[in-house]
Amino acid sequence: MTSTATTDDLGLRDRNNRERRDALIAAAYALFAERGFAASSMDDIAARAGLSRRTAFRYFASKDDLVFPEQAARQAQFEALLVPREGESAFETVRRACLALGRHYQDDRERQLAQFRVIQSEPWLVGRELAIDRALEAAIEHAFMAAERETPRARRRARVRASAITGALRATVREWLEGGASTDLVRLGRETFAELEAGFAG
Amino acid sequence: MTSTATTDDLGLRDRNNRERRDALIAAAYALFAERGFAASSMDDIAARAGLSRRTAFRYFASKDDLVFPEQAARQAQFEALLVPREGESAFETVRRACLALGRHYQDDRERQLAQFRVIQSEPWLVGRELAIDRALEAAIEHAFMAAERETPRARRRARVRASAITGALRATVREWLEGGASTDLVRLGRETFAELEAGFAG
DNA sequence: AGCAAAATGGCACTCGGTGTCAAAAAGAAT
DNA sequence: ATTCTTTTTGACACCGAGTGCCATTTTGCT
Repeated sequence: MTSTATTDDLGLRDRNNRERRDALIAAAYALFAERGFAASSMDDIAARAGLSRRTAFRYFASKDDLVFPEQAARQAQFEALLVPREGESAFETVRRACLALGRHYQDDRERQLAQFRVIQSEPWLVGRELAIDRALEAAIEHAFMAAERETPRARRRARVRASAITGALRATVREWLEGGASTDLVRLGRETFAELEAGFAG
Repeated sequence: MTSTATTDDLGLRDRNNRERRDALIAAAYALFAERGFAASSMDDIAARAGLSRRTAFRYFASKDDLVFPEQAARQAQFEALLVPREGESAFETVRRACLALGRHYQDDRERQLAQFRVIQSEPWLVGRELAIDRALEAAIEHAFMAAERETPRARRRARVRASAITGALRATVREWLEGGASTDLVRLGRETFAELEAGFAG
C-alpha cells in the first residue's frame, strides 16, 4: 500500500461490496415502485444494478430478502438496546429500546413506506414480516426473563407481555404507515406504552 | 339416476373431488415424513396421489397450501364460534371459541404434530403459520370490538388484548407440540386464560 | 509486475407455478 | 343405452426463482 489512506478504513473490496449491495437495493425498490414486486424479475433487478443475475443472488439469497435488506442489522441493533441500564425496570428497558427502534423507523420513513406498500401487495411477504416481528418479540421476552428466575409461570408471563407489546406496536406502526408516516411515530409509541402500562383489564 | 342413492348426498363428482384432495394431502404428508418438505417435489406428490402435476395444482394452488390443508375451514369454524352467546362477556366468548379450537387441535393430534415438524423445517413456513395466526387474531379483535363502541382507544385495547391472547396461545400450543402433544391441550389453554384473566401487571 | 485469493458471470439444471388446449369423464336428457 | 353438454383432466410449453459448476476477472499483497 502506498498512500491511498484517505477515508478508506475498509478496503476497496468491502467498499465495492457495499456499493453493489446498495445498488441492488436501490434497483429493486425502483422496479418495485414502477411495476410491482411480482413483475420485477431478478434478471431486471440485477441488470439495473449493473450486475449479473448470478451475482445478485450472491448478495441476496432470495428476492424476498431484497425487501427486508437491513433486517439482520435492525435485529442486532435492537438486541443491543435491550441491555438493561442502571435503575431501569425491565419494562422501561423494553420501552426505551422500542422507542429507539421507532426513531430509526422514522428516520427511514421513505423506505418504510415503500416497504409497506410492497409487503401489502404480496400476502406471503406479510408472513415474512410477521416472522421478523416474531424475532423482536423473542428478544423482548428474553429481556423480561433476564430480570426473573426461570419458572414456567414467569416464562409464560414474559411471553404474554412480549406478545402484547409486539402486537400493540405492530398496530401502532401500521397506523403510522397507513397515515402516510406523516405523524410522530415516537409519540404514538409512547402513547401505546402508556396504554399498556395503564393496564390490561378494564 | 336409477337407484344408487345409498349414502351419497353429494354426486360422484364431488366425491371424487374430495377423494383426490385427501389423496394429495396423504401423499404429501407421507413424502414430507419420508424425505422432508424440500425434497418432496410436486411431481412426486402428484404421482403418489395418482394424479398429474397439473391436476395437483388445481387442487392446491401451491405446495405450501398442502401443508395447511384445512386452514380456511378452521378459520371459518373459529369465526362461527366467536358469535357471542347470551350472558357471555366478550372475554368469555373468545375463551370458549379458543378452547373449542384447541379441542379440534387435540382431535387432530397426529397431523398437528406432523405439520409442526414440517413447519419447523422450513423457516418461511413459520411465516405462513404466523399469517394464519394473524387471521385468528383479527377475528378475536373483531369479537372484542363487537361489544364496544368504535373509538381509537377501544380499538387499540381490543388489538392489544387480541394480540396478547394469540401470543399466549401460540406459546401454549407450541409447548404442547414440543412435548409430543401428549398432554391435555384444553387444560393448558384454560390455564393460559386464567393467567391472562389474572392480570397483566405484576 | 506478479501471484494467490476472492468475486464475478455465464451456462445448464431443478423445481414451483401458469396458460393453453385436446381428450376424457360426469351428468342430464331422450 | 345413446347422445349432448359441461367439467375435469393431463400433456406440453413456458416463465421465474434458486443453485452447482467453472472459466475469467478483479483485488490485495509482495
